[in-house]
Amino acid sequence: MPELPEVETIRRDLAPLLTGRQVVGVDVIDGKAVRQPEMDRFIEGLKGQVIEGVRRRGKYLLLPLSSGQTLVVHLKMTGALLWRPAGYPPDPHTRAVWRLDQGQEIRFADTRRLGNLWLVDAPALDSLIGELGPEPLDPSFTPQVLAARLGRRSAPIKATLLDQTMVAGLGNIYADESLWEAAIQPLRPAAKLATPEVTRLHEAIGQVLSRALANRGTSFSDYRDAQGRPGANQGHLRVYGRAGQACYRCGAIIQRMVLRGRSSYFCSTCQE
DNA sequence: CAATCAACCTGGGTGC
DNA sequence: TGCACCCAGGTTGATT
Repeated sequence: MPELPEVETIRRDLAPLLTGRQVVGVDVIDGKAVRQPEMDRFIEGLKGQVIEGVRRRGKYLLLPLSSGQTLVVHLKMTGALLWRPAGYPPDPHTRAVWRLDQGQEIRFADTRRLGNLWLVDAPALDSLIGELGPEPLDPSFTPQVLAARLGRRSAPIKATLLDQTMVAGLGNIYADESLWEAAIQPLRPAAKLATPEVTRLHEAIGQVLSRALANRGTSFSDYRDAQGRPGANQGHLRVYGRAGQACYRCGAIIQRMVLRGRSSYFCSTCQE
């Protein structure tokens, strides 16, 4: 489910709530969620730790701890991090719980069980997220940076945008939205985009992600924020999920095709 | 290296 | 009702 705007919404909600809180207990309900061999080290490494902040890199949430280790969370398709008072009614598909020192807890809920948790030291954190591409909302992400990265990729631009080592944080919804906004056809080879097209795409990515963030993310089905509430950006999508409906720009019928096993929505008339 | 595809999971929706 | 299929916001490991 969550792409950059959804993960960032959760981060912004959780940061003031979690910073300075101590973990007093850990319950792992589904051991498969924890991506490391020794469960004891995961649990014991968290107990007693103070959470020093909530950060994000691409679609990863990073919770640095007083020990110097970092709790890393990837929500994949259906994961959620829920901030709940102790005794709050159970959330379905809760896989792990961290109990905190002021009576609240964080619950990791994940219907499809694809999400992952790690407790890592600095070198392991680097190998986990070190290959990620630039943050698309960072000022250092310029059209020139994007152009250089697309440079010699012959794969379709849509597939290239989904590659997290190219740009970190775009997923299936916002890749389609960005390509529609820039009026670029998803199958175009990445390296063949002309400079003005790359400039348009860069602008579109920033616009699409910023708007989604302002709307607290897109809840097409599962996504929920840290309080369990849906986002509002689904009402602002321009192309994703609109197969058979009229293009907002030219009125032609929006098409759906399968590219790399993922649905892609586009206008075959005004995306060239 | 770059590109592709199956695999990892569960649940909701649809059509027979 | 039941059942078979298709679909879903993501990544990764094996294979060309």
